[in-house]
Amino acid sequence: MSVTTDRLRGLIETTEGELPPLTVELVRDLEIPDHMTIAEVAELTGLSAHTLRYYERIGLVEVPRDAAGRRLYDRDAVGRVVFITRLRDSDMPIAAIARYVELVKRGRDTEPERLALLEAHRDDILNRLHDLQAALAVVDYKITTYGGACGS
Amino acid sequence: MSVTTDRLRGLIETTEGELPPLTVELVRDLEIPDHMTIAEVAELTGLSAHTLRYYERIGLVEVPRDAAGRRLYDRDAVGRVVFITRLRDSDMPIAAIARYVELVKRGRDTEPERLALLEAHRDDILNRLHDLQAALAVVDYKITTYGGACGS
DNA sequence: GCTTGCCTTCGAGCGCGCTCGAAGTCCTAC
DNA sequence: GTAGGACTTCGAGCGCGCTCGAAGGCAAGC
Repeated sequence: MSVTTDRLRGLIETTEGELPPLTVELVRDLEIPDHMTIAEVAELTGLSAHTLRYYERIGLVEVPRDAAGRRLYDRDAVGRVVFITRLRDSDMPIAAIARYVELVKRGRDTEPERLALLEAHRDDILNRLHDLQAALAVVDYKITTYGGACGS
Repeated sequence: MSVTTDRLRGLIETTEGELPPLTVELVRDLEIPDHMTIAEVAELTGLSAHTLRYYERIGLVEVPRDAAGRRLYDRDAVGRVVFITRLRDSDMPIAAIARYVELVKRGRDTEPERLALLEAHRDDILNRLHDLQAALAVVDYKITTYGGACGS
């Protein structure tokens, strides 16, 4: 469970049981103020303020400003950041996320391509899960048979 | 399944069913010549010759040479490389692998620390699996409910 | 009015894990 | 004997994803 989820879990009234998939829809229902400063979003997501500015700089998210020019994340922006964090948690490259965001900007007729992007990423995650399980088996084997200095 | 496993699977006589944990012990039983050139090890593992030299350079593996100074990987060295590849497949940092290798070099009384290292890494893998499953749920949700441009 | 402190922009730097290129050596085939 | 190709060492460079520092702005509290 990622830092993001841990922090968000704390915001949910009922903490028992399994978390539903953490989606932007869910974020909207949380006890999140209408507007958050960059420090608050950093605290919420576990990202640094530096990273949040970086994400904006490279075009992953647009953030409204107050009169003084300071970032004031609305719910929409927070939702985007959380979603991006989720994709990053699963090692989706920033370039792919940027592409996805670009498609969203372009409008509804890019939905098939967005879907394809997500499906390709899902396949990546499944492969990664498979690899990790294989690696886990090796490490577990190594642990349980410890004493053999075999090949290491 | 990693490239390494795919290639090694090809070396195993019976390919049906699940692979046992890919260990150095298993490698020893494969149809692997006594000595392999760097090109052959690269082919076997899917690593580049550059990467194999790099691994040696940073001390992850020691490789015997022939009379002309060329690397001739014996089974032991191949086993080490495969094991390292496994750990890398699970995102174990090179620094941690180097530490492990260092402990092995120091002798048997470092076994408790080695074990601790492996167990810490196993925990990392489990956390990673958990995160990936959470991310997968989000992406799946996004895919199945596609149409909502929600927060992205 | 002045300090404190968080905010801003901008550009540079860093850590990781390779990846590559240059320049030279050695074996094989012709 | 010479051409080709795979090998050697060494050091530099790269792509990614941040991470940091400098220099300055603005608001609140004393």
